[in-house]
Amino acid sequence: MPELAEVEYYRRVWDAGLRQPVTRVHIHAGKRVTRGVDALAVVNALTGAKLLGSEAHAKQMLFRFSGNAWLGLHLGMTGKLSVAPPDFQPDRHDHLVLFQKKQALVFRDPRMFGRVRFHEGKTPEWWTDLPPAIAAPEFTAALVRDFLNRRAKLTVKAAILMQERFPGVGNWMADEILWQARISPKRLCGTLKPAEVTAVWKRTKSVCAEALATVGVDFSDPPKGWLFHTRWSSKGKCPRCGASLKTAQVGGRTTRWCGKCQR
DNA sequence: GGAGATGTTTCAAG
DNA sequence: GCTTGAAACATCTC
Repeated sequence: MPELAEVEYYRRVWDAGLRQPVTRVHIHAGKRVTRGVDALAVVNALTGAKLLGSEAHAKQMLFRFSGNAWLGLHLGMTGKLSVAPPDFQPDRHDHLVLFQKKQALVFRDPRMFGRVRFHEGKTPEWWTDLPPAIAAPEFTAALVRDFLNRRAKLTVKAAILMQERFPGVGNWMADEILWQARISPKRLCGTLKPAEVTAVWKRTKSVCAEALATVGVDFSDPPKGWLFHTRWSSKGKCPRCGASLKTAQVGGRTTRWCGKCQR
């Protein structure tokens, strides 16, 4: 379920390997997840290198190794990071495994919508070029307003799924933001009143912050009363008014919302 | 067996 | 050149 908060959680899972050298690298070359990656270069650079630190930004992760080696991971739809015993036997979905003395760091992604990146030298461009994080002061109301204004004929749901402006927001968070803001996901951005645009901005920030504080820390559930708890069930009800949730494809994704309190 | 899945990328049309 | 929507990607689960 990798959206911003889950990504942050998975990043920390690999902290188990901090400050320890990699003794062996297992990588699947020639797969969709490793496209554009020189597998031999990864093996050569990371074997013997120490994991020095990591960061998460939106749905992306960056792992820094000694020798100026950088590993980027995106979890796609079904990616996961885990820690396994040092004698772990990777199967066909375990596309990258970093073996260390005490454990193995495993990146698994059956559906392969995720991505492995690799770079040697200074901080890679694909990391420094990312848009401002939602938690950053640069993610301003004006930025959101201008973005939505320029997409007058796009549904607001589709707009807040766009990573170039709402980095890290995925399908369930988008539904949560709109439900909390009481705005129908089908509304076109051009019809939003200034107060509604502000609500989108505010709720984006708060939903991200609270998800990071719960899911992001220990995979615990987000706060009580959120749409999150009912949106997965086909019989789900609105936590606010009790009406049955509506379901439709909006912005190309399954969307659930309350037809009564979201206008 | 079929449909759908918490995500991008690409392509074509407007 | 920009915006928008749909298809494609690969595999598993319900």
